[in-house]
Amino acid sequence: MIRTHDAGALRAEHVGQTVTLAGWVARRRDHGGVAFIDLREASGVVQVVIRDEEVAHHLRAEYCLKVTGEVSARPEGNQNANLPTGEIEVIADLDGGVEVLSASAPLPFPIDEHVEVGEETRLQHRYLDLRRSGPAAALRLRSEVNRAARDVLARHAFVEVETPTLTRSTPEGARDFLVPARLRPGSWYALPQSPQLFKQLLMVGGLERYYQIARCYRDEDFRADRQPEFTQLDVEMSFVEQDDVIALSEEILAALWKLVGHEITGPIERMTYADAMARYGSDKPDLRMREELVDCTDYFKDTPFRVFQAPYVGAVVMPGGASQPRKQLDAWQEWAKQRGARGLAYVLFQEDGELGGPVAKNLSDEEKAGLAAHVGAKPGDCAFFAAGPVKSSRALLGAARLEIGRRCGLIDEAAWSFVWVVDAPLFEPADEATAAGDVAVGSGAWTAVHHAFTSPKAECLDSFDKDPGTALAYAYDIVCNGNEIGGGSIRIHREDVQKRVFEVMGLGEAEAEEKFGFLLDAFKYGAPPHGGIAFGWDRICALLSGTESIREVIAFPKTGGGYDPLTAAPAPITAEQRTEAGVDAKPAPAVPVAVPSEPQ
RNA sequence: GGCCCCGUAGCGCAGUUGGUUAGCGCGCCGCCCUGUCACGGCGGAGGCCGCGGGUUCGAGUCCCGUCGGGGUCGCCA
Repeated sequence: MIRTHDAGALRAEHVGQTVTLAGWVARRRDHGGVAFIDLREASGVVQVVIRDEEVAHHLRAEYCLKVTGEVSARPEGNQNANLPTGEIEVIADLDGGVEVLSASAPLPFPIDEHVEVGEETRLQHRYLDLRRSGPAAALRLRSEVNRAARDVLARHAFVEVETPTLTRSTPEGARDFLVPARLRPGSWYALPQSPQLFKQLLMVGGLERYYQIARCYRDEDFRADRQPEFTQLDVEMSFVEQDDVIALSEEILAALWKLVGHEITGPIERMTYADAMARYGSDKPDLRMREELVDCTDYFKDTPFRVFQAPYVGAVVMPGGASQPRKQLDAWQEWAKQRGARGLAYVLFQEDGELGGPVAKNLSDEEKAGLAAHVGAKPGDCAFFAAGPVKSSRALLGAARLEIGRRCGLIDEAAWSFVWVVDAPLFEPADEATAAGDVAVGSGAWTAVHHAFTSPKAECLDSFDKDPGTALAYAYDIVCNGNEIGGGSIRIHREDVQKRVFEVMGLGEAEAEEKFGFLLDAFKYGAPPHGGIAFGWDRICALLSGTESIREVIAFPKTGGGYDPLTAAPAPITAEQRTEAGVDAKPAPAVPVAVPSEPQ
């Protein structure tokens, strides 16, 4: 090593020792005869004193230096309590104590905790951004997170297996990234959306306990919490039931949150999917606020108000909302319209007991009399109402609930709230999915909510194909502060059950064979009961490091258009590359179509 | 794909009802400074106001288009 000591580790006990350090000029304070350099490296910062003006004068920010000198106690009164190394300083040797290992051009942006820099600039020079303490800490935390998870999994005899990234499309919902296959012109690999099928094959292969910190690829439009390539901690276990997967997951989560000093105590609360939707209007409820939606469908079943003569009427209360100015109430209407709703009805519960707002005069006297008690509003509160189809109305109220939480400060930002959402429906009506833009697998009236290999719950085994709408699955999502940070299921391992599920989805034998025949084949040979879970690793790391965006916990993230500002990828290819890759070639007739034309 | 916000010096930003010479802080360059720690002082350089069109006597400012970035809904487990 070029250095003998870590700069950030030097303390008073090192006084008198001669040390050699290597690092970067974080800051310089040149006083003419004496100059101070803050030397920064991975372990921290230490002050170097240079008494040779000739040497100090030409040093600039981010020069990479080797410094040899003696650790010295700082003169009385000159200690810096803000630095761990603030008791001491290193006096650079006069003859050659400072060696410039590498000079630095002027920086595109200051490497300074105190200066905000735009994200695009940071990403373009991410290697400089990573010298800053925040980004550096985020990547180091991520490394700790990986280690902590591996420790837990190793204790339970899990096997870390790498699965292919050049593969066939998996039957999940998103668009695939495609890679031309030079040796089969006109045929294409797909990058995996997840290792789902491979991990199930590994169960058939008798691995029993598999995990992988797996890169996944989905070619979808971006959001703040999405990247075209992202990471999952992918886990699969044989001979287990739902509770086994949940127990292991909780052990992993406890180990992760311990890294940031939070103890996850006891079993994590569970809530059924139906409950989550009814009470919070979301399949990933943020339980940092306990305010719930109120079902008013029965309450208004004889209402004279036409708008409330709907399959569902629900409400959510905004504490103190009655005093909102008209302008703000109008803003709520705009907010609702942005979400595709017609508007958001509201009733103001005035301090004098009167009901205000345009809806109130449409209600009957009895309805008005009991309304505050029914929705749980106090004088001075406001209640928002949504009426219409159950699903969309609840979603609107659920979003309103969170917005209320934010505006009224009802969410404890320091809290960690975990909940399992269990008993998800096995199927959803295909027209609901297609109406929402989904391409359904198969031509049936029903489509799988999780994926086609998710097992129905035991009590639904007989009935799920007779009444698909009420069938529940062994599927579970783990939710933290309103973020879905993981989800999984117990899989189907019985051929007959699988066949019936496909039938519900309108997936014929030939079609199933074509889409995932290799998996069905594997299941013919004594497939063990199995199940697993996948954790959204980027989101978990972002939560743990306290950042809003998963970009902060990815070493070299992409921007909104899937563009990497650092390497300028993606980039055009040459005509030669194009020809060689066979991008425009027609697949030979003998070769089967490699990409299913209709992923779920 | 829809809607909203942003684009002015290397970085972060200001720029009035449209008005002639586009500012501020940091950084950068030069000089000075022996105890600073986000050191300090003096001086200096640095701008196609994202790009294209239009309105106007005159556009950083108003209009249209376009590109890039961010957010949100759609989409996506």
